[in-house]
Amino acid sequence: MNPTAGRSRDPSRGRERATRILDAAEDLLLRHGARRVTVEDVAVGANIGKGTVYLHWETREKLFAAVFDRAVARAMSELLVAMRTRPSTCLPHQFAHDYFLAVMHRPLLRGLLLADPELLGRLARQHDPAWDERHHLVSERYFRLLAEYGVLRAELGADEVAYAFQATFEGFVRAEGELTRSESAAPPAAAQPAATTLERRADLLARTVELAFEDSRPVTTDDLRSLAADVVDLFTDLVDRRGFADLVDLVDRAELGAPAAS
Amino acid sequence: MNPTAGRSRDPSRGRERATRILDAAEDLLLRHGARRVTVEDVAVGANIGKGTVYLHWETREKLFAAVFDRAVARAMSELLVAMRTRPSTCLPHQFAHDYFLAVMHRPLLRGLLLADPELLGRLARQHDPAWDERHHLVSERYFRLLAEYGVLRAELGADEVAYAFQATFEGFVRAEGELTRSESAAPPAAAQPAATTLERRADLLARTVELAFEDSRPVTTDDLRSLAADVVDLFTDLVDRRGFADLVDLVDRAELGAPAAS
DNA sequence: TTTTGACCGGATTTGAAATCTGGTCATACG
DNA sequence: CGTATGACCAGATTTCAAATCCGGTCAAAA
Repeated sequence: MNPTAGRSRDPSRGRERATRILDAAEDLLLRHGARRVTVEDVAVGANIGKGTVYLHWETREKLFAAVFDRAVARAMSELLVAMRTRPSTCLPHQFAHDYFLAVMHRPLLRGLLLADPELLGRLARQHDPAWDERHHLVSERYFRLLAEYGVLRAELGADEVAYAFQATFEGFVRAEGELTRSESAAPPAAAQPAATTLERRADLLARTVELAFEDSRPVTTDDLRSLAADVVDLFTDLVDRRGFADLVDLVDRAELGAPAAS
Repeated sequence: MNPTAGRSRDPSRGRERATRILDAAEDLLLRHGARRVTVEDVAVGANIGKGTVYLHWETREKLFAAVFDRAVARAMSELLVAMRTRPSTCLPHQFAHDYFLAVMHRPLLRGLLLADPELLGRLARQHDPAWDERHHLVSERYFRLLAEYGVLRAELGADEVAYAFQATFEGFVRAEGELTRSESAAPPAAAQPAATTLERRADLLARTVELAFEDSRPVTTDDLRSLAADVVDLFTDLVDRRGFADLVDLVDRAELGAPAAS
């Protein structure tokens, strides 16, 4: 059907195709949920053969994970841009605020984190230990950095703040899920949940983080700039390695041929 | 089989029997999970006939809910005792600390809140709207009280604090679940989660709540005593109405006969 | 009047056949 | 020569009916 089938001349072709697959998958995922989306659906949606999908991801699950990863990477990139523009974004309270909103504005992430069980199926349960480990490592380094720059309350260990921050953040995220769940079950015009707008709830989270974990003494502008640069590096590393690792790998393999194969 | 079958003379008999049923149910629930426990199992465990169970609760689900309620009521009672002994327990950070521990020390509540899906089945999903409403109401009043006594940060509305407190508390509870889950999946001797003991984690929660929500100016001893009394009243009301409402109702009906019936 | 357990019907489980779909690979194509 | 494809396979999932189970009732016993 596709007249341009066969070997492609353009080296960026594979990458472009990969994103097209991801786009198709994301769209279908969002509309029908992981359970109802087949690899063939995705292939059709991307105007390619089913087998081609497997030239990019070795597994359906990994394809879906890549969709998720891309969304995370995009949210992260958004934050990184913000961090470069406004260094204070790297402070925990700003970070929590912006990350919270970045996640909540993405239907895919929102759906996954609120664990709408239908939307992404067992993908939510897909606890990739490698990701957890990396996430843990980055979080650890982030808070260690903050501690070194004197941003954190001195009486708390960086690892303790990391733990408490994580718990608090997740608490606000889950509360968000509770909201959407109860608002869909339309209560009899009562129980308006206090913090009415998403913005307000993000503010509440930010305040909580700031007051609970940050030292009240402000950081100097220079320190802040330097810290922001460090944090940007740290997270850039995370995004690069995680967000597109598989994709890049496979695109390279597809475009350049397997280097070490016989 | 029971030689004392038939009409009982002792009016406290029904109540005693009800607790025996609850005990049996709790034991079985804890050991086998809601899915595997039948009403007959409970009846056998309590040495009574199956039909008798239905003299106390009109439904299996309500029986199980009563088990849960009793556990909550006991945790609450524990807190109420503490509050009378040490009025500062009614301050949000102390309250969070103690309630957190009270819950985590009860396998039934721990299991339910950590949503071990096997342990209590759909009971976890059993969102009794009446309970939610009451819970919401009590929480609202509690924080309003705190605000009136000047315990809360002045710049935050009582309802906002209620929201944020709930989110934070649940975040720490869920983090606890994450811990037990990952420790059972024995990671390769790495990733020790910073806050090593339950106590420490409770402290972390308490600190977070105190710094984020409470005014830094201490309350006078008199005010604190008065506040504690009010809070005790408020929660006593909750426990009385909720914890044993059904049970008391039915025991009364069983012991005294339906008062308004023909 | 209280307690009981046999009994009923809907809900759940079981098991086997039918269907679907993730993943492979021989082939077509440039 | 290497890429793209879709027919194909096996295992997973779904279907559907029969068998079983169990929540809840109620006539009878104590």
